[in-house]
Amino acid sequence: MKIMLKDGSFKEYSEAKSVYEIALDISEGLARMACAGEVDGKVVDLRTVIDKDVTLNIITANDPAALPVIRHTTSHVLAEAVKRLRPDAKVTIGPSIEDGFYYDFLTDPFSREDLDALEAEMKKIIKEGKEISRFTLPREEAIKFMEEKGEPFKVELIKDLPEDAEISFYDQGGFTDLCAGPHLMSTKNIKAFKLISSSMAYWRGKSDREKLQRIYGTAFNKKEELEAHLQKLEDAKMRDHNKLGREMGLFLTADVIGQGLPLFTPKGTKMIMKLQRWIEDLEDNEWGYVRTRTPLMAKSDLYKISGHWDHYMDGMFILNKDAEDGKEVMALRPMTCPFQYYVYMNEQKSYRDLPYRMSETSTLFRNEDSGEMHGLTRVRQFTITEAHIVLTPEQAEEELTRCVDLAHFVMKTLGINGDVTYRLSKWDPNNKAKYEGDENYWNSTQQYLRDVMNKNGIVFTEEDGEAAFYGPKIDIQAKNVYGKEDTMVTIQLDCSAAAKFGMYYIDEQGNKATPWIIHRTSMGCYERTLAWLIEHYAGKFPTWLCPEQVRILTISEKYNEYAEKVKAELKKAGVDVTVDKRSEKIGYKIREARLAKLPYWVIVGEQEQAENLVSVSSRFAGNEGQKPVADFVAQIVDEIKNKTIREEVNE
RNA sequence: GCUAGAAUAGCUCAGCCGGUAGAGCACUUCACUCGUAAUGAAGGGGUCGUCAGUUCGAAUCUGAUUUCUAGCUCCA
Repeated sequence: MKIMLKDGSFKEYSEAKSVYEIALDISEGLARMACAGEVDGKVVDLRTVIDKDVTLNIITANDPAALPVIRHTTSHVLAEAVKRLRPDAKVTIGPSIEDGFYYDFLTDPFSREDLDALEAEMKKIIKEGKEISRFTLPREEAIKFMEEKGEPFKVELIKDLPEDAEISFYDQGGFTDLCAGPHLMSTKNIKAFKLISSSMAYWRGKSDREKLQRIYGTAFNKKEELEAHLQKLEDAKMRDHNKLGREMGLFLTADVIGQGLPLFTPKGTKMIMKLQRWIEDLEDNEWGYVRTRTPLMAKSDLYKISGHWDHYMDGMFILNKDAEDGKEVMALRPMTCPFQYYVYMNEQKSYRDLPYRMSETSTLFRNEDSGEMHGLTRVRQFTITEAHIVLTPEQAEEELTRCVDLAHFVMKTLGINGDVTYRLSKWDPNNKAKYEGDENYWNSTQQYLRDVMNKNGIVFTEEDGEAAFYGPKIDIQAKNVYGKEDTMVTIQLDCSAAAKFGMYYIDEQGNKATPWIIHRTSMGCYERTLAWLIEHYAGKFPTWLCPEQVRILTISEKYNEYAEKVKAELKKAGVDVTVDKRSEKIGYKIREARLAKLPYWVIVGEQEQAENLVSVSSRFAGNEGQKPVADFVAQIVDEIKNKTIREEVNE
């Protein structure tokens, strides 16, 4: 057989050889560094035997592709350490994940001290340099093997494997685990690892199954890479909107007000209002939307028609639920859809009126479980710019494209379009009760959205069980500083609601026809968007979004009057400006202006006052020198108007 | 909702084998009126998240509760 190597050279062997043996044949050093093989583009275990012509790449420890192998092997070392220190613990699964690995055990909770002890034990196991070997067993023997070891979760895993699956085990000198691999050849090849945290996790992710203890860890090729990664985690914490947003005085929470109910300060409110005014004007003036203003609550009857009463009762705040005096049962709205439908139905529509685009800056209420709330990203009351577009089926493709375009434009303007991924959120065919409509409805609407994204060249993933109960969604997702994903913008196709509510339009033949509806956001949730902006910019917002765009620093109190004059000029031009009149040293005032992450600060003193100048400094360019006041006003107004995103200067 | 951890001054934190609280920064006042990262001095500020219990006595021990954090579950 003939093996083509990465550099284009060939190796020929008469008999079958494992990847490791081939690596050894090339050079001993390579074999020492080898972590896995890549056979015809597929990552495989070093023990994989090759018996035909292939292209082979030996993945060494320096290759990022080796990380999952290293991490997975580290998780096995962790499992052995846990079994040594807690023989009664039951093992489950321990995959490598982005940035690390985890392993779930059925045992008592781990404290930080337990994790430290486990780390020490793992170091011992690594030092022991145990050879890792692989073997397979027939199904029945594999089950018996794990039953004898007293590992019920492994038995369950084997039983759930397809009948024809190869059942492989990896043994590291006494500790044996059911595993598909791939793995390193020896535990001693683990050079740098760290146990990060522990927490509870449900077996197979189901809240009615066993409660397991999960340990998260990470591993790298080199100590330096591990250190760098841990440093990155620390740095990410500095950007955390929940900390930074509070420190910057943008929002707060109060125990007595409740969970998931943030209060915005004047600064935070200013930022949200800038976003809101911008998006409302944009939609109304350039994208053909009309604006509605509808109630924040409604009788339960409305939600019974919409389906929320059946599908979403637990998520709603219900008023007068157990009222005995005959008061109507009401609910705070969890969405705006049916309210806008009634606005649509107020006047009979012709096909000429469609697409009919109704938008509303809409406050919604959702009764999240107590453990779900987080900063500004998961809250119980939030505001979105929500629209419902009523249209004919023929118009849907173009209109969906427009919705994607608008969302894209919004994110580009905010400077965060590079942070997002697109997702087609589908129903769960195994849990049909959660959704309305039959298989045919879901397959056709999902295909419709798929086609629209493909035609527009959008790269997207598909996810089952993420759809709304009435239809599939295009979700635009973003990750927070901890890597957790949230939906920023959603565009949903709904071909069933109109009929439920009796919505229609008069078509070209003069007959009543049932429209389709697009549910979509452009700004998504303001709270979440603000959180995202805080983390993306680490608080250094583009000038147009800053609640304080310019601060005037006076050299001494003698120049307060002139400072007020400059302030008035800026205010008149619509700039958010303040004056620091305190009798502090100028260096101290500058330091504070920097700490506040201000885009601009200007210094006024004797010379400036005499010649009508300001000394301009900015986050972006450092000291910009003296400028006539009028020039500075023009500069900043231009920047705000064009929503310019300037590069930061490195200090 | 689940598991674990946490809550002390505006912020960051110390105190904790039980004897009713401390630091730095911030704030106020006075002096200084200053040119691109911290002027000096003095002062004010906390029923130690809340409610119970144990105790002669609780920030410290116990229980409950609220809020926060991580992860799980959930996210129409």
